[in-house]
Amino acid sequence: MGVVTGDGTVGKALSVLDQVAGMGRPVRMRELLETSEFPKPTLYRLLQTLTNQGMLTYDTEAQTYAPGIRLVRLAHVAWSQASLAPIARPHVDALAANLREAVHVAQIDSGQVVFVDKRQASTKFSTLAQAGQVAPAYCTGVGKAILAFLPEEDLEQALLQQAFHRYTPATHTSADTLRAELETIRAEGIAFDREEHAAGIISIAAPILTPARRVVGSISIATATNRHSLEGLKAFRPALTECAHKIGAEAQSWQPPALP
Amino acid sequence: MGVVTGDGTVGKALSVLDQVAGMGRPVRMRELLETSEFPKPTLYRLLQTLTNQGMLTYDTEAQTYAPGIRLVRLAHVAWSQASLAPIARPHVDALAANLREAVHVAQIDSGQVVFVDKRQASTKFSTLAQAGQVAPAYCTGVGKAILAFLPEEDLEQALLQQAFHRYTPATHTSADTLRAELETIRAEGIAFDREEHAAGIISIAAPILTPARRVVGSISIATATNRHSLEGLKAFRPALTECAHKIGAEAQSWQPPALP
DNA sequence: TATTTTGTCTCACTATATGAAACGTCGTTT
DNA sequence: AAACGACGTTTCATATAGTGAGACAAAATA
Repeated sequence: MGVVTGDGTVGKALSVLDQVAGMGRPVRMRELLETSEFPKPTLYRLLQTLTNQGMLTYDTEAQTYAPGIRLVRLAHVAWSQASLAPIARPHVDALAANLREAVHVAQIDSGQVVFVDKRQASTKFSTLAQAGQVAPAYCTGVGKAILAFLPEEDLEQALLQQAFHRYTPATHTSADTLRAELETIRAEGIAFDREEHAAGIISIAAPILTPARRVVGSISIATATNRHSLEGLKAFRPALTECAHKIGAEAQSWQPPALP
Repeated sequence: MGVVTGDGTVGKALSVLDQVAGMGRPVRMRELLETSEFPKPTLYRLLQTLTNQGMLTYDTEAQTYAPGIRLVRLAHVAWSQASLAPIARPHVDALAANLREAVHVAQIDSGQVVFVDKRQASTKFSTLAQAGQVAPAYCTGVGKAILAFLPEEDLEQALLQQAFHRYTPATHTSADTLRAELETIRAEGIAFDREEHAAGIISIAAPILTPARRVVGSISIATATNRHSLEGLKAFRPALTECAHKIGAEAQSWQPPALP
């Protein structure tokens, strides 16, 4: 698949790393070969390199590759620096305190929503098992809230390489219907997930905008349909947008990859 | 610095990534240049590549680089697969339940201890802010417990590139004194941190060994000197070793980088 | 034992990274 | 205002590292 930016060797290695991580379980080289864009010896060497570097671990017995601990180490720094989580934390605390619903903070990474903070009603702490989880952008409240406020060309870029999978009857299955909804979201400043990703789960989400109106993430309140209706969720809107606004005011301004 | 394995471009890029992450804060190129083994244009291009790949984020305003969210995404998978954490979790739960002290589970990555699970007495959950944290191996209980059971050549490799920093009066400051203590640890099967990393903090640590007696990590109980003496800690030894043993029995067998 | 599947190695070839030096830009000093 | 210096960025001839068809080895399967 032709990446537009077309970076060199490092890009190839990282795409393999992504592929391994994407499998969600230890994999053998053979399995990767089927999906991979690389011929056998190249893939073999890339895997070897990544293993030598500690980005992957290799189980000699099962002959499988899996993401390595070095990533965990790096991620700790990433999470505490590059993510919104530390900035958002106090505000999310305040929001969640008055609430019995789940609160999610997300950022976007190549078409996928990455949750950087997740509060369940029952838990006061975000756990690593939860932070870092991903979901598709096009069928979640947090995802759509971000997409709607992305600059034109970034959005097109994201939509272009988006495969639409139908999770529920309500899931968007084409860029066109999604684009139409994003229009509405942009106008209203608020996004809803109407059981589009999982049946019975709805959410209300607000974008996190910097003072310069760059979208850096989003925050949502999610609940189950047997607890609240969509109309009921709307009651949370003022608190949610206020919280998003406060976070945005503090957020640094990030720049996506600068293309020449 | 001449890495023995001497991997190619990817290795260089990752060493830069490490360097940025190691700074613990957003950094400008200039700062990296001082420490870096690379000349200016090379460093510049590596940073650019990593940024394009989303492994780093670039703040245009401050002109600083910091680890990117993509790492958080990858790390979630790494943590839930490659680390001991999921295996250790139930056993750590059981151990921590009868205890009012902190329990740590760690693995080793290039001379540094990476905590993959950390329970404070007050908290029942390990948070991402904690998992992924690192500490030097040579002056922590968990670190020494791992080092002591490392195969000869791996240990030598680790010691070779270890810089000894004196954190407290009790810190080892040479490979020789450390080696001597590791001998004792290997014989006794248990390690102690005698305020070597932080004044007032002591710990007892046991290695986590697979049935094939490969060390895959370690587990410790840490406390403050005003709560327990070192002698007092020794009372926890049976529970600790039993827990380590149970985890080891379930642990997969990992293979460190295979050098030809 | 023959056969297939999967992983590893070789080597001529090619794409990619390299870094000295030059350049632009911005902020500071004379 | 002109000169200076500190950084970031670009150039380009050269050196290095990655590539992949195919051969080979090892292990699983027939």
